[in-house]
Amino acid sequence: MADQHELRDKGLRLTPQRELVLSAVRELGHATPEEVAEKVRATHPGINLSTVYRNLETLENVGLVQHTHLGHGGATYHAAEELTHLHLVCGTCGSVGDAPIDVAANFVQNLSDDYGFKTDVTHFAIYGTCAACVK
Amino acid sequence: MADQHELRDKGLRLTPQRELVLSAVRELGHATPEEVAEKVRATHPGINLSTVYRNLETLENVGLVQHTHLGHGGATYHAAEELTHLHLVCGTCGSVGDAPIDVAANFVQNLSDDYGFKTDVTHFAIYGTCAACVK
DNA sequence: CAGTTATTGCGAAATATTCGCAAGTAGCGT
DNA sequence: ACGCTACTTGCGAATATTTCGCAATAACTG
Repeated sequence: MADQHELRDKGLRLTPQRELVLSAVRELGHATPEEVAEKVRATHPGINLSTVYRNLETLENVGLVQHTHLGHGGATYHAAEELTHLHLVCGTCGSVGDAPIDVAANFVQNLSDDYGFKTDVTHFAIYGTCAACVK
Repeated sequence: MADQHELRDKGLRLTPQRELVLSAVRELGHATPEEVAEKVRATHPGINLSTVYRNLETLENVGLVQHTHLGHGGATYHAAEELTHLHLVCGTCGSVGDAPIDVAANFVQNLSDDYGFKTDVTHFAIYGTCAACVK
């Protein structure tokens, strides 16, 4: 497994739990810590919720996973490879749509030019009203 | 007080607590529920935290106040009149900068044209790295 | 194969937010 | 001005979410 490199290089270990959390995130696409735990428990009931939290954090430090704020409080996690789109959260129906990061290219450029601010558009969702709810 | 209209029209009351919460939000600019409570207590110690939460929610329903997600978990509240800028949150130093909503005009237009999505750029902060930390 | 030390499981602690309920009171009507 | 109705408040308890301490385990290293 190639992921071993990212971990071992920093003195971390690839435990079965860690592997399970990572593959759960990859399979789920978007997922809250709670959902990841549920997914993992489907095959390995013994895994503790704290372990899921700790592993998500660890995997994030290593760069294999990232989190995004889709709304309310909780964060949701993604496999790093999939973070190629931004999230359009509808405040009315709660749906989460995707859009390629290109649509924000101009915006990101503006912030960079005018404020020297380097934007990570995927970290926070874009809030608004989706096409279906606008009608 | 003009705010009475917004409230009374919906069968709500303008209680002293409500008034205090509203003016605290107006004075503070950005503020978490906890900060609002603290501010209010400076002059009126008896006010309960639940009351602050409930009033922020009520005032938001009425449209006098809005909340924004600046990061981690908690929401921060603003007086509705002040929501004329978006927030640039630096993931490195934690600072929160402002930028006029105009810089996002193009972006908002893209989302509207391509996805029919009506964006509220102020609801979520824009995450990234500020000029000072980029260096 | 043994030793070192990152990790896990678990329960408790820390936070953040919401809820139920009885008592209090704002605003309407007279 | 007075009384009524129902919105609000205070308060404590209930939830929800995330973090921590610690002893027991187990993943790598040599």
